[in-house]
Amino acid sequence: MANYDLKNEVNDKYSLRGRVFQKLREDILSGKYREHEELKEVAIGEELGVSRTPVREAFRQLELEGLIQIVPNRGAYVTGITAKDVKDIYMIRSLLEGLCARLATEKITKEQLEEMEENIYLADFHASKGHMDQMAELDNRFHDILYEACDSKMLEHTLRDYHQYVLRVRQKTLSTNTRGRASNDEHRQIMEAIKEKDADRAEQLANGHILNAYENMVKNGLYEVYGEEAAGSE
Amino acid sequence: MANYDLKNEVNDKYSLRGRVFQKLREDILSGKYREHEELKEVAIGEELGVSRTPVREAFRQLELEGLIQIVPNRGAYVTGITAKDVKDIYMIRSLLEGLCARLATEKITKEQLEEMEENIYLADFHASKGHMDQMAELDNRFHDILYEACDSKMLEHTLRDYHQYVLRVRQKTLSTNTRGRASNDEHRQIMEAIKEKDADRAEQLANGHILNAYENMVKNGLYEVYGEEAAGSE
DNA sequence: GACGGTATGATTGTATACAATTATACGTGG
DNA sequence: CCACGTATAATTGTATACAATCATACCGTC
Repeated sequence: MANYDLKNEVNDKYSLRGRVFQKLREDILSGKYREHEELKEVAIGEELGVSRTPVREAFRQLELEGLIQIVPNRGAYVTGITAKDVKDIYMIRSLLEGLCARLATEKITKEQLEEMEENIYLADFHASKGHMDQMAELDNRFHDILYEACDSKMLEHTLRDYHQYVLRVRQKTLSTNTRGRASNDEHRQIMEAIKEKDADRAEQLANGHILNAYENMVKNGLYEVYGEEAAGSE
Repeated sequence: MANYDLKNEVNDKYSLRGRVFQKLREDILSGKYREHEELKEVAIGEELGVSRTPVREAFRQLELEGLIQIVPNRGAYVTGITAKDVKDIYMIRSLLEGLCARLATEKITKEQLEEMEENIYLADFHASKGHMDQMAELDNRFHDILYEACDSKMLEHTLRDYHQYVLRVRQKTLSTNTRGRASNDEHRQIMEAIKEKDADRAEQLANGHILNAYENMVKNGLYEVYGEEAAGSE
């Protein structure tokens, strides 16, 4: 079930294993290493100027993140992610983000609520300017706030896992402008439901928000997981 | 999000790392290593007659399973699991087992359905005899069948993760006789809903089944996570 | 020419040596 | 007596050497 100490992600920056891990993670998510490609310990070690040991340990972590698959005595391969996997993830996330929103309604702090409002406000601005990169970042951050606000480290961790998993699908061109706006409107509705302490509505909205994101992805035919078109904004 | 190649669990038996992993896993789940206890690489290596390397890699896998927590340059500690964690897990599982049952209604094979029926039939027998160990095993197996039947490797993996996580809570004395019978009755109802292709009912029943298991745990005051009383049948 | 076995190279698995970091204990100065 | 700094021991992090395993290519036999 993976690493439940989220603070390690920071600490890891200062170890070789951590740096290797982050580099490989980025390269896989960005599509540099393609699906089913084999990762060789020595090659990567040389490329990064480290020995095999930290590379091997980074491999275990990447396996932990679901990004690679290690076959004993054979090697490490970039994990394949099928269209069905993506669909299943969105189904699962839909339920869990709903639960998350419901819990957040009770537990959210004033600061978190304020950051949410700010996030939505900023996203409106960037949407009008067509700043897609910022929109994507704000979108990620909105969900992060929600995950933190539910005050459940188990749920938070699971959602983060799935969220990062689907980042592979919506790599670079992270959203169309129309979906970006619609998505932010949905964020606003969720935020307002939470603000009004209407847990049921928050749950239902968050639920639908994820399903809409998926619908949008499918509608735009963005099924080519590693293709350039892979996209979809939440 | 962890290791998505379930077959590795088998292969791992034949590597030192795999053996170390399984041994430590068992020792943690059985309570030999207690909460927040520090695991030292050399000590465990000596105890099992292996060097630090496979121990270190096993540690990464245990971290992956959520059983230990590795603090850089400090050490590995057995993960603490609070009463709230347990509650959250049951909440999450309730939703996901519901989804699982819903999907299984469509996807279940004849063989899987037959094994389910057999499972329930056998559990009735063992309940009448007071065979608690067999009841617990059949209970685990019932849920395993359900996980397989949903035909979603993402959902199956997540549910297995959570399921194994809570095994720590209901270690040895796995159920009271009364809950065992009630639990098996719920299994039967779920099975029948699936058999009749009533997805909504199956979802709702599976949902309630997990919540009941949790309620029962709480009612019996089985909150002492590592105490001898820790129990609860699903 | 096709099949099978063996040899060779490449790659991962493990052990160990060394470096870096952290915790502890002790001593010194205030 | 407390605070602080330094030295030392313990522990983890990394590099490298060696062993085991797997893939490939070559050669011989049928």
